[in-house]
Amino acid sequence: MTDTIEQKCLAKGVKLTDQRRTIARVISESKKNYGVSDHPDVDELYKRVSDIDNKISIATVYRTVKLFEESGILMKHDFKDGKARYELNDDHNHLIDIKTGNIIEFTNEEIESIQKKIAEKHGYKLVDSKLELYCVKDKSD
Amino acid sequence: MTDTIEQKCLAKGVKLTDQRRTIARVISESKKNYGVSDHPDVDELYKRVSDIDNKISIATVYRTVKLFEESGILMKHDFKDGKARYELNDDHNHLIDIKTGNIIEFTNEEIESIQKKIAEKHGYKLVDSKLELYCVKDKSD
DNA sequence: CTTTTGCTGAAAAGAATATTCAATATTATT
DNA sequence: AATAATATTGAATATTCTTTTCAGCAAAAG
Repeated sequence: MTDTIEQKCLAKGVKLTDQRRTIARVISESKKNYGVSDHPDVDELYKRVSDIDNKISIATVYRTVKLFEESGILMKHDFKDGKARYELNDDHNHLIDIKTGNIIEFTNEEIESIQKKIAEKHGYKLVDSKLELYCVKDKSD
Repeated sequence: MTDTIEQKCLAKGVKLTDQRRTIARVISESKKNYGVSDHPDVDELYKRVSDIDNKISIATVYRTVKLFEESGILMKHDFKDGKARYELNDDHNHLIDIKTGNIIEFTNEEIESIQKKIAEKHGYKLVDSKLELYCVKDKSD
C-alpha cells in the first residue's frame, strides 16, 4: 500500500512512458510539496507537470489520470465543486469544511471493518470505498 | 426526515413554482416508479418532467436541482461515471457494483455514530456525509 | 392597478473532458 | 539491425454537461 505509482504500474501492467512517469511523480510529490490537504485538479496537475516538462500536453494529463484511475492507482474525487481531483488511492477518507473548503484526511479501522461486513452481507467483496464528511466548525470552541 | 420536497421547501423558505413543483414530484416519485436504485441524472429528470409538462426547459431543471441541492433538499452524486445524479437527501449510503453499475442502498447506525465522533474529534459538527462502497460480486456464491 | 422583483424558455456561452489525426516513439518480427 | 506492427503523443477540434444571457411572463409589493 505504500508503493510508489511506478511500482503500482509495474504490478498492474501499466506501461510507463516519460510523460506518464512525470505525471506520476507530480502526483506522488503533491503532498510533500504542497501540504497534506492538497488535491490537485487536472488543470493544476498540468501546471505542475509543465514546470518539469513543458512539452507535455493537457490531453496527455487527462489520458494519464484516466488510465491511472481505471487501474485503481488513483482515486478521483468531486468534493462538490464540479471539478475532478486526483490523489493516490491509499484508502483514507475526507472531512470537508463546507464553509472554507478546507479538507482534513483521516482513516478509521472501525469504519473499514464495518464496511467490509456490509459488503459481505450483500454478497459482495469490497474493492474500494469513499467516505466524505461535510462539516462546519463546532460552536463550542 | 420523511417530509416531502414541498414540505422541505416550505421549511427552508424556497419558493415553489409550478415548474419546481413538477420537478420535485418527479424526483420524489422516481423511486416509486423506477425501482429502489434509481438515481436519475439531469437529462433523465428532464425526460420524465417533460412527460408531465413538455413546456419545462432543461435550463429550469438544472436551475431547480441546483437550488434544491444548495438548500440541502437534494443530494448530488457522482458514482464515477461523470454525470451528476440527484436524489432526496435522506442520509442513506450506496454500494456500487463496479462491474454492472448496480446500486444498493443501505444505512448503518454504527457508522453514523462513528462519523459524528470523528467530526467532533476534529472540532467540527457533521452536517452531511457520503459513503460509497465500490464492490464486486463475491466469489463464494 | 402600476411597479418591482423574480422565474422561465430559448439560445448562446462556458468549462471540463474526450477524440481525431498525423507524427513520433516503442515493441515485435524477421 | 532493419522492417513491420502497435501504441502514445501534441495540437486542434469535438463533445458533453452546465451555466448564463436576455427578453417575455408571472408573481408580489406598493
